[in-house]
Amino acid sequence: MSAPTPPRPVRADAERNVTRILEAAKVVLADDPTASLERIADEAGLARATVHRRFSSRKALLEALFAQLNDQYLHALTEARAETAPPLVALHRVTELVIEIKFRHRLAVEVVNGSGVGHSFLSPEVQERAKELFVRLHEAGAITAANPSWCLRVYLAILDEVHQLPVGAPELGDGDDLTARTALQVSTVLGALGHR
Amino acid sequence: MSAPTPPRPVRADAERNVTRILEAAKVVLADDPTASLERIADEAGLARATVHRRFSSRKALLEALFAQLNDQYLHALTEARAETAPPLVALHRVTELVIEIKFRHRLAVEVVNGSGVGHSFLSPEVQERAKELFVRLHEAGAITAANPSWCLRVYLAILDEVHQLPVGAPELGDGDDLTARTALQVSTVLGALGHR
DNA sequence: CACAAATGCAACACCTAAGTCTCACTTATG
DNA sequence: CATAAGTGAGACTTAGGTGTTGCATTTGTG
Repeated sequence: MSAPTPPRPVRADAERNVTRILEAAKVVLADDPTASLERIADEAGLARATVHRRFSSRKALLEALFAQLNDQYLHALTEARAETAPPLVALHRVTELVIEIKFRHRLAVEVVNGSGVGHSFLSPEVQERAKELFVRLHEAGAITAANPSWCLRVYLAILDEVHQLPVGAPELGDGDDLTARTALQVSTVLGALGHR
Repeated sequence: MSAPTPPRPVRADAERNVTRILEAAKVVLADDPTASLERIADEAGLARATVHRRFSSRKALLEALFAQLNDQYLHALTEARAETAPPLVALHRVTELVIEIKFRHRLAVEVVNGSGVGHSFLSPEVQERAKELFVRLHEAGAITAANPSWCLRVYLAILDEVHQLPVGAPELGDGDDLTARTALQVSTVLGALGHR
């Protein structure tokens, strides 16, 4: 019934500003999870009104941010062949990718509104695929912990600590930073979950 | 010069309300770290004005809360003879006490203002005495991790996860809850830090 | 008991942030 | 280049929280 509204494509600079705002939000919210939209707008070099034009509300902005992060995690799981490669190999690969993502996407964990139960922002799909990896690790005898939910929680908790380690920390040795963090994360998690 | 103001002692009910407010704050802030003073006052069964009378500002209330928590940690370290008992024994004792404290004192980790670096609210004294215990664990050959700061961070990160486990969780077996959590915390931490 | 202390209640001023709107302007794109 | 989309700047409303005050009332304590 409705006249076929000529699909005017979104203008390129508007699309560009969306990503600018998201980038700025990552930086600012990492420093202060309760930062105002004005601070984010300043960081993006835009007016506050423009932020409201691209994102209907603060909530919408945060959701877009988490959706983006989730997509990257999903991509990492696929990239690392989490469900087909030998589980220890997959764990290494995923860990390296995830640490990279966390470095760029320095989102404060507790950006959520009220009930800030850690890491609950992970999509069900990401959680399922991650848990599957821990099941395979258990079956392969790499860990003794049998509950994948528990494994994931421990993994993420340690991941935060590894992420927050300063660059020159003694735990990281003197080699490549990413390699060192990955090794520390993997060995710490395997130990925590009952390496044998 | 000043006349010796007759030291009128604080009235008993006022003192009682101070503890009521602190208790209410624990409950409410655990649910939402940004909860208003009005919610805390309601939980305490008092008027909001009374909260302001006992604590000059929101900041002062939070500081009192953290000070209380710190005192309890300090007491736990002493109670467990953290610096004199065999390190593994001390670790068990401290862990059991700390889990008890965390259960009562269910303060959300990130109540702090802006830069919510996890657990930075621990007083220097608590941190030092805790680190000392990890140094002793390393010297005794119980762990391979040598950096006490790293050990403490991992310990606290895992502590949060153990604390958040629901009561009937499979990891906890079917015995006494406190005993099971303590065992899980200790074994997980020792594994993470390079048990041998 | 008498008095001072403490509270409840309600009003107040103040602040910050979110979200909306207008209007003059710039800029992308057919 | 002509037009529509997008932006910046600013004013404005709304909402919620903090901190303060006055006053009547309750409650503890010497």
